[in-house]
Amino acid sequence: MSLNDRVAKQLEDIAQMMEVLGEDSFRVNAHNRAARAVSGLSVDIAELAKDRKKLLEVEGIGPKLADKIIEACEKGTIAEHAALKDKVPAGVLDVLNLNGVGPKTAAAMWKTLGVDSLPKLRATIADGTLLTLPRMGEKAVEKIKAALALAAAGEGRTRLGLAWPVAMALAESIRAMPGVAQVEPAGSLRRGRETVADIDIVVAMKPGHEAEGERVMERVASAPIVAQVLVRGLTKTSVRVHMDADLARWGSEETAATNTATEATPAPTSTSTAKTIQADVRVVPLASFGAALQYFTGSKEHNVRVRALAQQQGLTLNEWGLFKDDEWDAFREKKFKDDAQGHTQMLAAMPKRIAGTTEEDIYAALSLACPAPEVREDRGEVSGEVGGKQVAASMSDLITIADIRAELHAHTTASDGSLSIEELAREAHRRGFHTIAVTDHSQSSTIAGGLRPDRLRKHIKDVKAVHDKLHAELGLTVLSGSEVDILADGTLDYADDLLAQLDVVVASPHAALTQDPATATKRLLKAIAHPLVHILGHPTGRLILRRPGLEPAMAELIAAAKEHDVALEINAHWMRLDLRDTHVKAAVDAGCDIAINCDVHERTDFDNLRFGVMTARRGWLPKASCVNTWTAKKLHAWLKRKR
DNA sequence: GCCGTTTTCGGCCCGACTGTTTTCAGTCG
Repeated sequence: MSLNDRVAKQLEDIAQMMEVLGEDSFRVNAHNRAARAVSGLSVDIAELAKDRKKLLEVEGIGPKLADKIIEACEKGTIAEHAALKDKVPAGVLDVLNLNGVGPKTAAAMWKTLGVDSLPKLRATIADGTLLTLPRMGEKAVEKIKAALALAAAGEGRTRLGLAWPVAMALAESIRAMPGVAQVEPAGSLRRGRETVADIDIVVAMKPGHEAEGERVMERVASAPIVAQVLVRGLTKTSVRVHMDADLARWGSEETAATNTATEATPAPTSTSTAKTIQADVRVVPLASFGAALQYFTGSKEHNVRVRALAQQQGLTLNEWGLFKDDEWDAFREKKFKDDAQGHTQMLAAMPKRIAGTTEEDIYAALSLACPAPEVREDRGEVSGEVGGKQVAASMSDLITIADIRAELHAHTTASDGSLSIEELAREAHRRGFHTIAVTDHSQSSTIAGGLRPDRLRKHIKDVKAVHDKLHAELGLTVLSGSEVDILADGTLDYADDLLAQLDVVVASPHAALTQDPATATKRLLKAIAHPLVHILGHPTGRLILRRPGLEPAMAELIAAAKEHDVALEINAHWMRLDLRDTHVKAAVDAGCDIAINCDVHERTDFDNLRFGVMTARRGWLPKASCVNTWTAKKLHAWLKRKR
């Protein structure tokens, strides 16, 4: 865990403990906001903490929190954090983190029943004492039991690339239902976060078909992929849906765990531990579609910011649209029956919207440019400023998938890929690329079938032959390269004379991924400074939700990459997304070039490009700073400069 | 605890759903 994450975690803990102790919710919120600010920072918090003034420039950090953060950086811990831990047992926070249990309930369990751990909570369920709490009935207990089961199965966040196809399939099936006008996945999935807690889907009904929305809710709840229905209302349905976790290539722990569970229980039940993900589906009238999409895309922090702006203009923004304050307030006074008929009357009585059909309309009505979903994290995209300074990247330059014209990191059957050189090249051409680099593994990656020097020499000739053929036939450039291992001491896995024969060198760490930060920094700096290296591949080697990878001093790597004209890779595989978004932001701010590569092993890996581009957009990467967007001429010249 | 083209004090986004209640507190996003 990086220092930024450790500091953020302490602030979050403080907030949670204060919450349980019933302290002022705005103070709690302030700590949570500061925690998010710290974890979303693209610079090292220790650097920032050296200058209190700089720290105070960060949105959401005031004098008191600045002191706590400085304390955390200097001493490793915050005294207040330790003091609160003496008051609130750690297990109470475990209980609080259960789905459906909030601060009030957790506090009541702890103070009246002595529940200070998950096992003790289970005991109070078993002996029935949990039922003696106020507002605690049979159903509430069932909900808590389900939450305990989920927590035990470790079903927390899901990798973006696993949730994506589930969201698309669900959206597609809803799109086919009668009366439906538009369907769009929202939430952190739409923002391209590397992991998501759930899938949000916004559905708009055609004008005149609003009443059919309830049928859509019914159909969603009874869809075959649904494992469990959590919530079923007129405008919102929450379900848990089955997920295919195909992690074969990654020696999956998930499929192993899931398989035993499904074998024991062939028909998934509501308590099945098979991998599922929560999906929240909302239905709104078409006139509210943009408002609902904006609302449920978030982030929460972004929405708070936008709403505050609306308020300043005497307007109310909610999932139904943008309204005049007084008109919305008058509408809220009216009461409607809590059934389908009442809901229809409610929709009809809604005041006139200033905007609501599209997101663009809403932002425009607030005199704002509509920010790309990926940047809606309240990091300056609304005000155009961060900490009083005008932000560097212009939103209109943000990279898109269509800008990508080259793939510079791909494997073939020569090492651990599944395509031949020609198959790989033709697929690249089919996807509209002008250049594909063949970069099989180097000799140290024995498990991946890394090429020994003699095999690499022959491979270079094979690649050249395919290039000659396809360049004549399609105008495609096929480059010979290598994903060469950066060994533990920072030396590369081939001798310089061999590397010099390659058109492209992607240098990546594959082993010794638990090195301490100082050693890792030295190692990677050495590779960056190597005169034959073009791209630093998946710089940290992390696997999302699997292993943390290296924690080098990213600011130093970025500065060195800029100096030596090395591009830092965003590995687009959803298991890696390495560089991560915050690192990309730091690299962009420093004017460093970025490569977005799919690390192709099989044909479908090209599809992962969307995740790499989303990560790039989260880091505000302008098109011009991504080497994969350059023309063939510019890209090839850039590569040749090191030959 | 933070923040300020109305404020250095007094705000702080806002609605849906559920379960346990007979009108609403708690939780979530």
